[in-house]
Amino acid sequence: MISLAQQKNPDPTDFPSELEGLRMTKQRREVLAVILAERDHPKANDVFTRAQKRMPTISLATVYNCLEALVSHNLVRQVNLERESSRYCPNLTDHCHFQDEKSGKIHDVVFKDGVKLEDILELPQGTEVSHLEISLKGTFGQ
Amino acid sequence: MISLAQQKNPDPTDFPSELEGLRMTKQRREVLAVILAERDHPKANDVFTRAQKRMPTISLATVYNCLEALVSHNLVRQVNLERESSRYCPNLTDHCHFQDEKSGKIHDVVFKDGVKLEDILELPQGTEVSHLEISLKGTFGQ
DNA sequence: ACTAAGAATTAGAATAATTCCAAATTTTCA
DNA sequence: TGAAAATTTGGAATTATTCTAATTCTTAGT
Ligand SMILES: [Mn+2]
Ligand SMILES: [Mn+2]
Ligand SMILES: [Zn+2]
Ligand SMILES: [Zn+2]
Repeated sequence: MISLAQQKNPDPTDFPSELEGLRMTKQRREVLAVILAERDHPKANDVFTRAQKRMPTISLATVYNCLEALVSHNLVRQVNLERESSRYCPNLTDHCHFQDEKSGKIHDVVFKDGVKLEDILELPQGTEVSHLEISLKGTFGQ
Repeated sequence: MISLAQQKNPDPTDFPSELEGLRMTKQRREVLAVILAERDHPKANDVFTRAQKRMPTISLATVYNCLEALVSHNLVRQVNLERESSRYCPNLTDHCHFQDEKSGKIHDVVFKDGVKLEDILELPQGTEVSHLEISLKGTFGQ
């Protein structure tokens, strides 16, 4: 039995060669592995730096390409807060983002059970929501 | 009695020389007037173009300076959607933004009566929210 | 296996929104 | 009235991201 701590950094070779209809190239596999390895919200350049550790030849352009592919295939979430550069999130469950003003760090925040968008917003009938983003800023508890 | 339609474009000289502790210079007055003149969500460059009509000597740098001053004094709201350039909103009431995917246009959306943030999000106790942004994308009703 | 076609990667250049800078102008108020 | 402070201005700088065109890799059909 392997503890959670030990399997923090999954072996990229574990991913199948195709995921959600996306061809899993070496680089995409590595970028995805980098993002899944930690529960944080790195910027493209952070992903680049981390990916270079195991794959020194990868380029920043490729990291951007891979991120865009992974995001559009819903394997990674892209997170935009204010005017800052994009961040990437491994958490695919329904959640939103809280930025702690002290540390700049981003925390995942979940919705209370059973809350639905239609319950809180005055949307004209016929409206179809394809994308929703909620972000908060302030001082995070504890 | 003046109809709403007639007073759509307020005379900038109507604003007092100081507002919310912000010195109302000619340029700030003009930028604010431009934003209040229409209920849309123009980008900085749109504001610049409109301001130039009545004030041909104003510079883009000044428009950015004025916008930043007006936003930080809560006379105008800054709206950021995804990776697009910032937009500016004259509506100071509590609302969020819906971008219609067809037209790219942004619609104000209000919350249903009595909805409070604590009701919908699982925030650790002690959390202080200083800023909240909700944005949606999709096809807008009708 | 061989090969052509398509897809992905790469380095470096280009883009564009925004910020910075330093000089000129305007405003404040002692 | 005359500093001192604040604002405006044009232009340069910044920087995250996208684009380009050449190269490499992968796939599928033979
Ligand atoms: Mn924190
Ligand atoms: Mn619409
Ligand atoms: Zn997240
Ligand atoms: Zn608005």
